[in-house]
Amino acid sequence: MTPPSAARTPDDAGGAGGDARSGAKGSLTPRGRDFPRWYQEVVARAELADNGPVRGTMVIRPWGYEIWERLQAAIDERIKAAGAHNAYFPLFIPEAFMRLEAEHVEGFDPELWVVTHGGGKQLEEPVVVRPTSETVINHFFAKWVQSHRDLPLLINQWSNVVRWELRPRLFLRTTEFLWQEGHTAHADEAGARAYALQILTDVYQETMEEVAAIPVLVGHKTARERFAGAVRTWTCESMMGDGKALQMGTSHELGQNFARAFGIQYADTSGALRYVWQTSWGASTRLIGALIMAHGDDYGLRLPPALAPVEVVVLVVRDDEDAHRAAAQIADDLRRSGRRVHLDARTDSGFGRRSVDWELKGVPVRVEVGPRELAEGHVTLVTRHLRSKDAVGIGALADTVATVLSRVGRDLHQEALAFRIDRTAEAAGLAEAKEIGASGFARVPWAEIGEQGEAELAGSALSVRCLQHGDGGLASAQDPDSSLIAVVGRAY
RNA sequence: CGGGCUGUGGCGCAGCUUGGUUAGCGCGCUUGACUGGGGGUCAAGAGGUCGCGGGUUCAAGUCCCGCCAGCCCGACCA
Repeated sequence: MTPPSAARTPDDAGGAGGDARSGAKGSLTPRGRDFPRWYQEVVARAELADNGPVRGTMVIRPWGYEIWERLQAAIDERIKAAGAHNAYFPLFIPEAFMRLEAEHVEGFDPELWVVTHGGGKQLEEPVVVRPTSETVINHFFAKWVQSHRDLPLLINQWSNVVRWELRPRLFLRTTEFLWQEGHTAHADEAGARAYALQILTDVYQETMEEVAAIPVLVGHKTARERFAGAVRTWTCESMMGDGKALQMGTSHELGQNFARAFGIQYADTSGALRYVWQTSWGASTRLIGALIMAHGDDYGLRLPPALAPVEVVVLVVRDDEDAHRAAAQIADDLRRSGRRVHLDARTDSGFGRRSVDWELKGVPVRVEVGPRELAEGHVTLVTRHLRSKDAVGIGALADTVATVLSRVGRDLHQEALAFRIDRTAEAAGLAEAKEIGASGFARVPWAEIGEQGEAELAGSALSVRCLQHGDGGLASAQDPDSSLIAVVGRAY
């Protein structure tokens, strides 16, 4: 292999153009060199998503969508376990609905897409494309809730929502995205509060940690950061591979703000009319972005098996009759042992290309079957997250694969946690918080920051991600914010 | 909306300063052969109204004017 002539003249260097900039042929930009670029390349080359033709829109490709389906299933199962039921509300919302709750209006107004024409005519009343369904759903809650016997009312919806975005990024911030939004009504404040917390921990935190293998911090938002119209916003925050924070899911206590705005009242046991207490909560396709950025490495995506469309890919190393036969047999056996398996028997593209492809896509385990190892009665098992290779006897393969898969999630979680801990430090005050927050999380007493300090942080592209107890626990109703710790960092 | 920049095959770019023959390069794509244990090699191909409109000129991808689109940086967001 002779390298291209090093003595390139300035003249012909021009002709080579942009190639030099993208580094070695075909390899990803290292995360450490340019993280945003690495992210974009992973999204494109793992075939997760494409930009849509309208700015800010996103095409979710099959590989990305299957990951979403698995996330969806994990979340949906837990939502149902929490007693909520799925329903569906319309995409279009009367503009007037959006104006009913003052803070909500203010919060969402700049992000609204408004349809002014339909059927070739200007509409008498413009229609808003939902940025969230608070308003329509509460319109119906007002109708459905009459008696204390109707409570709690626990509804969830899987849908798309649309928000004007100035700086779109695939999965992380797109004009249209897919999500789940839960909306509930309760007879009293304690019931609503308990439910918001239940969703936070039993649905979101558990899914993030156990299924997505992403460690999260839980806490609540400052007034500045909380949902428009909420009394309190609870959040799951995680740290990405570049030290920035990503909000993974939020659960809001809405108090009676919407109940009053929409007239959601019930007759209590004494016959008196009372406003309900509400919650709402959501998690979106942004989680796929989190998965990429929390676990990905310089070779691409690393998927926890629970979310991987394919757990094991069986790769026929070369076009050899015995290898084909053995690989097919192995794939069958693995399927029978309950694994999601893909057999890659393509012979029209080289071994290197195919291994790299599966590595990019994050498939946790690869089994390489070629004449060389068959002659020795074993196969090669490659563990994606460690990039390690082991010779495994064919008879022991199913068990070994099960063992390897069972540790992937744990390893990824541990690695991400260790990274976060390494990038987290205590800060005594604002100045120190700024310094630490620039590359990770700073833990600083909220009393040292305050709303003024928070505004100042914004000037350095920093924000308070959440407030929590010093030990990382959630604040209780009695805790004044001034007794809490603020987690400060840069955020997506 | 304020500041900086870019529009050239599917993608990434060079060419423009100093107008001049068939507008190039890398990747990707097609076909074939040889290959095949980490993006393999060779050969032959396909693919471009140079963002749009006007102007200058014998001649415009290149110069001038206008428009449109997009990107990056600042104020909002799952």
